[in-house]
Amino acid sequence: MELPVKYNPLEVEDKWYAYWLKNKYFHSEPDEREPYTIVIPPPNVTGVLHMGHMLNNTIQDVLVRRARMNGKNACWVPGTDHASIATEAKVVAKLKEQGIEKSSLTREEFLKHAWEWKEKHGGIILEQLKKLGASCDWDRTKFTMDEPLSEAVINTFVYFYKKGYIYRGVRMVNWDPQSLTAVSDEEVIRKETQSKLYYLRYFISEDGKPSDKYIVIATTRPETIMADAAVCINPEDERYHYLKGKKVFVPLINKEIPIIEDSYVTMDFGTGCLKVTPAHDINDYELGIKHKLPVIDIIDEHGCLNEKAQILIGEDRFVARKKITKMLDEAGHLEKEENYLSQVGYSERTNAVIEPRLSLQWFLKMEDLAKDALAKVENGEIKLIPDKFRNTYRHWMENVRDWCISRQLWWGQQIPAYYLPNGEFVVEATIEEALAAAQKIDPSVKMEDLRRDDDVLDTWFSSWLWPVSVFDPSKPGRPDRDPNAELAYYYPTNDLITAPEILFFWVARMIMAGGEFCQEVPFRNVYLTGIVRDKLGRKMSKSLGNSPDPIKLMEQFGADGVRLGMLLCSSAGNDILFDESQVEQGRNFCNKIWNAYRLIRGWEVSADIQQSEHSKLAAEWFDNKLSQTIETIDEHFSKFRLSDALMTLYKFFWDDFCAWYLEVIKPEYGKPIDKVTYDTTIVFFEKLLRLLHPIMPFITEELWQNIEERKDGETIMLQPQPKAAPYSVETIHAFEQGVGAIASVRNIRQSKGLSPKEALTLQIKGAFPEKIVSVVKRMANLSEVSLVSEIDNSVNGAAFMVDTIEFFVPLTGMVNAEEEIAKMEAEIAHLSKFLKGVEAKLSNERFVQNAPEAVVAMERKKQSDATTKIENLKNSIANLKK
RNA sequence: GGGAGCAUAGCUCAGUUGGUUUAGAGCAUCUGCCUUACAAGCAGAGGGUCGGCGGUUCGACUCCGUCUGCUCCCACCA
Repeated sequence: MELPVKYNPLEVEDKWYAYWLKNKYFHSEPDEREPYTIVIPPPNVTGVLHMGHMLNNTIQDVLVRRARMNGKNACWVPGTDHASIATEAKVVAKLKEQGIEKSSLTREEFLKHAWEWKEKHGGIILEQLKKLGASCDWDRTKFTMDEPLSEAVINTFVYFYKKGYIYRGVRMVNWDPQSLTAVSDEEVIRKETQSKLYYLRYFISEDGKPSDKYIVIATTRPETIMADAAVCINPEDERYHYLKGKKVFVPLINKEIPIIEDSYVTMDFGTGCLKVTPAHDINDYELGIKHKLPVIDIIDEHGCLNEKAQILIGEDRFVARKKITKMLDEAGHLEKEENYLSQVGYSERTNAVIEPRLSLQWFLKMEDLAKDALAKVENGEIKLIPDKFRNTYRHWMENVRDWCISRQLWWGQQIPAYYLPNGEFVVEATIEEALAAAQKIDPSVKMEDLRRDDDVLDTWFSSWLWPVSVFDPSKPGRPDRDPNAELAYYYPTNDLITAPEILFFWVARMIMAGGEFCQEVPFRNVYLTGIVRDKLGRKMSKSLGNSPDPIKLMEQFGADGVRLGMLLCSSAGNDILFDESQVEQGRNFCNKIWNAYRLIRGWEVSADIQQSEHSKLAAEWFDNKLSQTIETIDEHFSKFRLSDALMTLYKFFWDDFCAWYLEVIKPEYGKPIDKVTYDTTIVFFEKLLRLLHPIMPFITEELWQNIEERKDGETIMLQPQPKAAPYSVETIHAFEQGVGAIASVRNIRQSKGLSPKEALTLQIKGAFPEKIVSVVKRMANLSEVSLVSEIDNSVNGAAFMVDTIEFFVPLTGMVNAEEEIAKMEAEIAHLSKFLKGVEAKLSNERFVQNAPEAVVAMERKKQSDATTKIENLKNSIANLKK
């Protein structure tokens, strides 16, 4: 079959992926082999593949495929996350399109819609991963709301509650008035927002009535004045000493509030008078507790003013702000307004302005858990790659706050707390157990009297169990229970590949859960990828439209090309600036591999001809170089230097294999190749394919299957990675001296405008490896190469050196002697300067005394080499001048 | 305001406990080639006083200090 000139990925990718699936090569079962395990960071079930996923999953696949080829029992567990807030928001939006309001549905009805949505859209992302070539064990696909995994979450909640780690409390939370839920600090995005600072007059009380004297306070939120509980001044602020012990009136509603003193107030900001609104600001809340102020909550869950506001009841907070400003102005309370740039918190999911709101939430105590999780990283049980993240990690773990785990949503695991009619509650995994517990409090309670808490748990409260629950969902919450066979075999997993921004939400918490329930870390290495940005360094986002569609990219450049493009520019922890040219480079490399194979395959093989000397040498060199390269690649992988490993391989294939090895052994046009060289070449090529396979699975399988007849069920996927054999540095160096000579001759040709077809001659003086002559002769198109004891300088020519070996190309009539001399003199000047530096070092007694012997010896060699070179150049010049 | 990190070629990055000749790579650039595997290619070439200053050392891209400029995290002045 004739192979096309260009590699066409579309024709091969689906074919081989289906073949791999059919033969269950991705599937893993515990056996006697050493396991290699990765659990996927579960993407949102309703998500679609973006560039970050591409990077992340390419890396995971490379590691998994390599481990599999190295004989490990490789298991990559895929799955998705229910992503409560994001998914619920999408379902609500979709229902709204159909004219259905969430509020008109019961919890059960809503959940039915949500599950339908999940069944329909969930898992698109997993199908997209297949296009990338991801070798996940799809039989193990999990979802964080699968029944057993949800049970694990409930058991975990009950466990921590009974341990005394979970408590219920009033807290100021970040309230999202749009999705009607509390969101975590991490889900609040602070953005610089242009707002206004309003200066308001609060009249001072005299005998319980407003006097004509007033103070001015500055606020960005005039709509909250009705919730003011005090005005605070700094006790050091002499301007306001006269106010101590006095009271002022809140404008419009004429409520009398005290003046309090606290050093929290910054004297030089605003007016130095702060209105204290405990219900609607986190700092004011803390102040309120300190000064025992009442909490007046005037904003409802939708962000509208409630009846406690007394005025503007039912108005949205932003509408109310406008209206009240006008009212204050009309009533003579507005002194002035100023533009003010401030940091405002927005909900990551809905982009609504976050409202600090007091509410009853469930919390998990973090102190002990964090201490333990910090130790695991500090003592090296878990390695972060790159390790600069250890500092960040430590900082976070030492300043951890209790985790607000309740969310006012329906999509998720409902909190297993059951309220008795008297307001008390019990926490149990099932309603039956809850009833039994409730009856201990009040024997008259019946099942229908119990009301379950409405809230669901934070999504991270299920994903922190992921590395445990995908294998043994009965383990979380039950540290004493023996692990099942799967967990015992696969846990702890080996490597976790994820983004640094979820180091705390997810990675740290998995370490906590793993320690608590398995008494063992969940993974050994955490490889933190960078954020994929566009080439201008901007984060990829829908609104900027700067994020390419990964599927289209793969269609255009092939999955292997995209994988290579992603890896090329990604060192751990550094953001990657994505540019389509990288993917193009990946595609070009695929084509290079493809064409190398076309060349080899096109040769006619003859058993009758002898292997040439140059082919033999090339093979010997390449074999040694192969081992050396494998060693380098292995080392890079052991340190998670993926892009370095890839680049080593890329250059080895392109430069060493194609540009040198193949060019040397290539038979003349129309002539056959000897069998020995051909067979050796096939062996080399097959090894290269195996080395490349983890990175470029499709093209390597296609060519591997094509090299020779394969039986059904055979695959490159399960071939071993080539191992490095002992190699000779001398052999490699000798050949590369030849390469240097060839390059110089080519350079001379080019600079003299000579055609590559025009044969030249070459004289060599010095310790040039004699056997390499045949290679040089062939590759530099030389009619004659002579090893001489003295350069024959009876004709003009061009001279050059490789190491200290002298070379001379006679070029009668083609050389401008003066030009050559000028070139050489420049070289002498350069070398002299260098030599001077070296000699200065060597004449420094302290250097000779203190530096290690090897370093001194190196300097001496530098000295003698440079001296020799200068002498040689001087000789050449003298010859040319004759 | 607190903490962390980064600064090396036009771009993206390596540079592994301070010493491997004159600091490397890929991409881009320039020159010459439609050479019978590949123009998604081949053969060459140019390009950096390692952000500035100071210090430690026989020796600094590497260690310390400082300044400048970026980035991220945390807390945020109403």
